[in-house]
Amino acid sequence: MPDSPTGRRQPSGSASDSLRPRRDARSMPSLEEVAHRAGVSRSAASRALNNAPHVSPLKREAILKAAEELGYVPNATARALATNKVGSVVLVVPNEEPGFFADPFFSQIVVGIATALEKSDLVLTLMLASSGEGSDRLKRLLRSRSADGVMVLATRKDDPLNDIIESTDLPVVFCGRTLGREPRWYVDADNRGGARLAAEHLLGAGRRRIASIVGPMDSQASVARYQGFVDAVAAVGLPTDWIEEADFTYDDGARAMTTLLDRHPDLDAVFVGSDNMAAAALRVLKARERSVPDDVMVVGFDDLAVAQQAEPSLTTVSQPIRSLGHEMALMLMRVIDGESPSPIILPTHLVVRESAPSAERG
Amino acid sequence: MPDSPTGRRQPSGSASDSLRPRRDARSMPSLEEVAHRAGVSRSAASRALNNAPHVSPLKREAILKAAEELGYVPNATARALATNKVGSVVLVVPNEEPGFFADPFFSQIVVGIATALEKSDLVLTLMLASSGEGSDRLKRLLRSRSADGVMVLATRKDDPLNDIIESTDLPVVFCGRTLGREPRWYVDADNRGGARLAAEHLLGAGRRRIASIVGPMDSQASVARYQGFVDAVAAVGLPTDWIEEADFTYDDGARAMTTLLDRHPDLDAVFVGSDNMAAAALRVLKARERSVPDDVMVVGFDDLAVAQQAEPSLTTVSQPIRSLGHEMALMLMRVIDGESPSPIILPTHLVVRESAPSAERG
DNA sequence: ATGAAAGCGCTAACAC
DNA sequence: GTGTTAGCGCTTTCAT
Repeated sequence: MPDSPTGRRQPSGSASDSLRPRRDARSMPSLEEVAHRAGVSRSAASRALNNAPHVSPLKREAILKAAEELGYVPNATARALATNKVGSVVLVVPNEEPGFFADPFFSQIVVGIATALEKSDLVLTLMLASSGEGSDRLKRLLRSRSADGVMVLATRKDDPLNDIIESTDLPVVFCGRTLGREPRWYVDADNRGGARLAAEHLLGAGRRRIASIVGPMDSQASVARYQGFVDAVAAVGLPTDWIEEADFTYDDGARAMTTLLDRHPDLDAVFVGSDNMAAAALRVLKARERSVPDDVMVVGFDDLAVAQQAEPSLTTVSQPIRSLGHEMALMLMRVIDGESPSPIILPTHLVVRESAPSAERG
Repeated sequence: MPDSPTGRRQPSGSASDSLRPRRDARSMPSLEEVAHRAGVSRSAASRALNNAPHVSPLKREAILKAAEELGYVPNATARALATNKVGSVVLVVPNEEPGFFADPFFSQIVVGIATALEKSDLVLTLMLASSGEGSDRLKRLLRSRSADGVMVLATRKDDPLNDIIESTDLPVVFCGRTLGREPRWYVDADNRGGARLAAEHLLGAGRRRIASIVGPMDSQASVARYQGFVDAVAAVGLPTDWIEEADFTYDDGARAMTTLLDRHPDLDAVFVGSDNMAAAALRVLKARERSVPDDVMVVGFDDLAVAQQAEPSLTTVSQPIRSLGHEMALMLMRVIDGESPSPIILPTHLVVRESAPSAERG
């Protein structure tokens, strides 16, 4: 057998080899080839291509030129092995979350992360951690050193993911928090403050019989939003127990609104823990022939597209989802670089629309 | 300096080293250690752990046990370098798409892919290919051999991405197609057939003045949907040019509906190229005091959550977004394995709801 | 400033 | 069936 170009022993070619779209080293120049073409050693080439010192300007020039001409791109795997840096970070998404981390949330976070990563040369790998089998994969992924760091979207209190994540020695940054845990690094939205603004807005509009549809109480964000609600409502001595829990989905939001209406027919405002559920609430209120905002004011949370498109449009607490992703990625990069950044709480603010205008109408 | 445990020359420790959360080989057992503990050679250990032949049951047992006890997980990077298989596939998402590949679409595709990948040990890496700088990254990513294959969400006709993708020698599978290109491997929904069903439904309900809001005509899916519309409408000799193009966003959908209404005040049905735009159309029709479905029937496309939640709920063409992702990933895995699967067109079907019921009312 | 050479942790060809 | 060994393509130390 003739020597292979790379000098490696070749497997005896099987019949099937020719069938495969073999994308071999053929067209992938190696450092060695660049060095050879530039007439220098591999180490020199390596140094030049990494902007390292100890290369004469002349050679550096030649090497860069050679690399350019050959279309050289370093083999990421080999580099990773040599440097013990993988060049990728993983985003862990607790799967099967009914609605909280549903569509718009997820995509926006990803976009935020991607824009942050764009400047680095880190690549984003995604891990949808469904329960059961999925967590085994995650465990292996983390132990197999195939990422330099981990980002995690907020988990529920008893998610088995929590322990898996906690047991890795990779840097981990959270988006949101988990009840009963205080991660070292996280970014979060000011859920409590935002919810307080919402409730104060309702109070400011003169409403005094305020109910709330809260998200699942094993979610830290839901609890924080409820606390914000309590902050405002308790401060003026009103009851804080006109509440109903729902699982962040549209359907369960509708159910909760119905329940509240049955229990407190005289309610004149409702603060809802997510826009999706708020949209459902609007629907129920309409069916029950309560006019919004005249009879009942509604404030949501998130400021998704649905808030603008709802009828009437939804007053809601806006949280900067993309920024959350962006900041999370930036923070992770800093941690990977050995820094120890402080947690970040991003501000939320009220967006006033038709479902709860600023001044009482009529 | 004392020998390092791994025998590698150590860099002289700098001051900053101690600051960093060094996650060193310390707790990461290597194959060598497993082999040693089991009292066999590295190759034996490797064979056993990969279920390869030529290992006596006894040793195999011992090796597996040792690995278990040490919590051994192979170093993915090293394995990748040795096998020339990376163990990951990349999903390329054309970024800045106004609405077509917006929120729900993107997440659902990803979920479909993730479930398909779960059984393999491939990992998903994400590449949001914004224009400009982003495409450079993509080029490098593809050339640096950091993935075993590529999945691409349908691009627009003149997207610079097209050329980049075409120039890679990695296996590529598309979701959807691109105008003027016929990829070797792709999955797609039966857009044309679904649109035809929609139009036929309208005709079957007795409507004869049918308009259509079509998506951007540089998107293959939009064109296919328009063709399906034409298939049905032209067959009965009705005009097929009551159409207005919109960019898949809610706002532009609203604008298009307004335009159509101005141009053809007597229209009695409209087929809309996406649910988002259809929701906007409903809104406009309501504002214009056209009753849906009595005055104007509306059929959408996609069957997103918004279709059920709209008021009236939206008759729409359902396309299996998750399956699209799932099949795309399965197909890619087959291509990576050297097979050459045929393209797949997944069926679409009509979901009849209030905005265009089956029988004329009244 | 430069190049030779020793690895990174794993797989696979080869000889026994 | 088993161990030895030569790489995968890159980085980095060390000697020059």
